[in-house]
Amino acid sequence: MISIPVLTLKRLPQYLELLYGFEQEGQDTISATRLAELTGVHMTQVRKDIALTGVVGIPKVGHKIKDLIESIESCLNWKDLSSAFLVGVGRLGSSLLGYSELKRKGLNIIAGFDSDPAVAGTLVDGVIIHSMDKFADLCRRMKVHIGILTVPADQAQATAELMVESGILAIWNFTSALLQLDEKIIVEDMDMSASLAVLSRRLSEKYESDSEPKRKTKNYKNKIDQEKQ
Amino acid sequence: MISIPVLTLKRLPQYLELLYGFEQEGQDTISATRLAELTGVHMTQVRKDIALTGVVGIPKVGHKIKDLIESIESCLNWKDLSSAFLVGVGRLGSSLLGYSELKRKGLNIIAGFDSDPAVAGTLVDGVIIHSMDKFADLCRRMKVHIGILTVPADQAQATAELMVESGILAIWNFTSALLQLDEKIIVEDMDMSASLAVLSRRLSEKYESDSEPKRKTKNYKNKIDQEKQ
DNA sequence: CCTCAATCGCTACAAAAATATCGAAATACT
DNA sequence: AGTATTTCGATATTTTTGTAGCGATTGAGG
Repeated sequence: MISIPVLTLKRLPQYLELLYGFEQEGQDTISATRLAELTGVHMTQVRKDIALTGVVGIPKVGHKIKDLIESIESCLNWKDLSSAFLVGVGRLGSSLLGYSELKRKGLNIIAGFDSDPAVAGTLVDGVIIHSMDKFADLCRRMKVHIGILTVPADQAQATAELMVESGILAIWNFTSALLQLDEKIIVEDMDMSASLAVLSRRLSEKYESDSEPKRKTKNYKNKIDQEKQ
Repeated sequence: MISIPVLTLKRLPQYLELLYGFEQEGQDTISATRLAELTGVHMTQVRKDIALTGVVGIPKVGHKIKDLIESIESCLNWKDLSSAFLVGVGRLGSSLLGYSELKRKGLNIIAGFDSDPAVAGTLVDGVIIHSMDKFADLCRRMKVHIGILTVPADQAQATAELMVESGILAIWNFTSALLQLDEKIIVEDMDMSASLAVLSRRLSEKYESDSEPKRKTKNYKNKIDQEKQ
């Protein structure tokens, strides 16, 4: 199975979003050129991305929308549902449990877990919540390989280690913690900080363009001298 | 103001996260080499990233943690709070309102808005919720420039347009919709789909390595013929 | 006081990604 | 039917990003 570049993977869902829209409008075909206009991605880039999913288009016509959706979905493995466990049923965790979109994207959260005994046994959006001590056993028995981490940051590392011991192979990390795990575990950070960082910086680059950059001192002596003053 | 590469911007919060930890442990200095080990980023890359923030380190010692934190935070504009409005007080929106971390990262959500009249006037985590029709006026009067978009996907485009008309310059988009707005508006997508796509694909690349890739047909005739069958 | 080891930051190099260019194929229009 | 136009997909070029290597600088230890 060929390895698809990360940046391409991140663009594919964008195309897909547009394609769903066109499909509902009853459209039949779409050109790479048009997709490029709508996403802001360069048209040759769109072609490359599409090529990686393995579909071929028809000159003058474009691509059949149905084929394209099919191809991207199967490329992202969104066609068949993967089971996942979610740990940390706080507000963020709860909102994920109620986010039906995930099922359409191949992720089926079949149970939630929380260290708070009060929530154990309850249902959140139809999903059963267990106490933490059941995690390892259920995980092994049900052969679940995806873990969703929505605990407070200070419990993230410990929880992640428990997940790995219990047979989890991929962790979707919603905490700001940097997980230190075995190399072979797939960790995907859904980090708000990273996104916010880009937003913040771009905003200040654009609208606070004065404030000259600090002159970098080239020699260490100067640095020390400055500090002593 | 120099433009910092996106990928660097996304790594900076990671370093910061580690630095906060070291600071609490009472550590005074840190080397780029050590940061590299912990983040998995190559050590020369860490040095480049750090250089972009404008600090200089001391050979043999490394960087003063306090200086480094200071420098990264001011680089990301996390030192002074920017005001923001949040639209869409559903579960996701609510969880953001209660996420105190954001204030530490320079984002101050000063009000929420929702089209549901039932929630108007209530407080969610101490933040007042208004009805949508107040948005434009308040936004202009309070000179708020950042909008957080947590409405259902089908209302995303319309809401975003309202934001822009009201003077919003940057939108943090939590919906899966692709916003079509004026080029000069900064849009940062906090897209779960993109993240999930990477996770899904990486998992199948690793553990379902069979299933040979479809052979791409190089000529269009073949394609048509196949379809006719 | 002098050598050694560690770290910094600069410059050059390599890899990857994005963009431009080109020929081939297919529909639509004359 | 023939030509023009659109779109595909492959190849090249440019740009961006990541990696490696080097000399310079500092603190520690003999």
